[in-house]
Amino acid sequence: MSDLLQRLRGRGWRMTSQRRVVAEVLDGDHVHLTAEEVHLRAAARLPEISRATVYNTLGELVALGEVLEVSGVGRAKRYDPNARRPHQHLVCAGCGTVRDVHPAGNALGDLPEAERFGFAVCSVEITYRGLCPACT
Amino acid sequence: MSDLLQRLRGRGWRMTSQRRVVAEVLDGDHVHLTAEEVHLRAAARLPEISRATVYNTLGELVALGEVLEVSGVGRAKRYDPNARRPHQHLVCAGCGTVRDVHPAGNALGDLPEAERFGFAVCSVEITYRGLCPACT
DNA sequence: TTAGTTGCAAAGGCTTTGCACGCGC
DNA sequence: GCGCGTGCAAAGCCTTTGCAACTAA
Repeated sequence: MSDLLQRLRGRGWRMTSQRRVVAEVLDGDHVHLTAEEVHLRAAARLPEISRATVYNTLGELVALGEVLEVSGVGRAKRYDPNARRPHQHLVCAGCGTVRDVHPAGNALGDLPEAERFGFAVCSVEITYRGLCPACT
Repeated sequence: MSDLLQRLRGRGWRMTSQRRVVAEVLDGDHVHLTAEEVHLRAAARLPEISRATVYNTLGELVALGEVLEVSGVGRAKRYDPNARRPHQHLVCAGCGTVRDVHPAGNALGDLPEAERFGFAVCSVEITYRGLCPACT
């Protein structure tokens, strides 16, 4: 079964068929779907599910920290269920494909104190852009 | 005068009063305006300027590589004229303020070959998120 | 039972488009 | 004068919202 689903249950998340389907659709690696794509796939299993519910559910998953929002790839936001293992994104400028990459040593989060301007920094996002093998 | 304007002229960019005003509004450091903000400020100098022209002009500046698009801060894209000096962004999760930060040594762009999956990587974006002094 | 969730439809924000007019070169 | 740039208004896409009906716990 879905790891994501397990964790959500454990957190006392109120479970409905709609939420289950959304969580199932998002489960897996290298998944970076738009809200519309999630709705499409969810509707394949549960035809009555509405866009509004998909948006609500995605918003909650993001708020719970179980799913990451990815912007900067096309117009629509993408949703990345791989929130447990820190990773970065490799984005193809041609077709918009997104791949997760896992840095070896990530001394990356280290923005020197002198460059923080009093900010309390709590996360770092890194996006590599280029062309994938198919688009080269 | 504006450095940006100088460069655009040098590139044979067809100059109109609208384009000049947009370029002037964008000139400077730590500027990260939305299209709407650019339009507002441009209209202060040139009241007839239309949103469509602002969008067209911003799109061209981005295509020319003179201005960077910044997504991931609120809904609307932001436009960053500081495209000449490589830099990263420090974003406040509270108020949406964006600051440019200039890394000391940026071995950052080095995604190991083994993690490239055949992509021809050509740029890296780094965003630090946290709370600014006023929002802490 | 009851508070939280859903679906619908409409509104909203941001951006793009089509086309006639205008202006830089 | 030619061809690109502009303005307008409308459409488009993505997302949010209000509210009545519904359902998991």
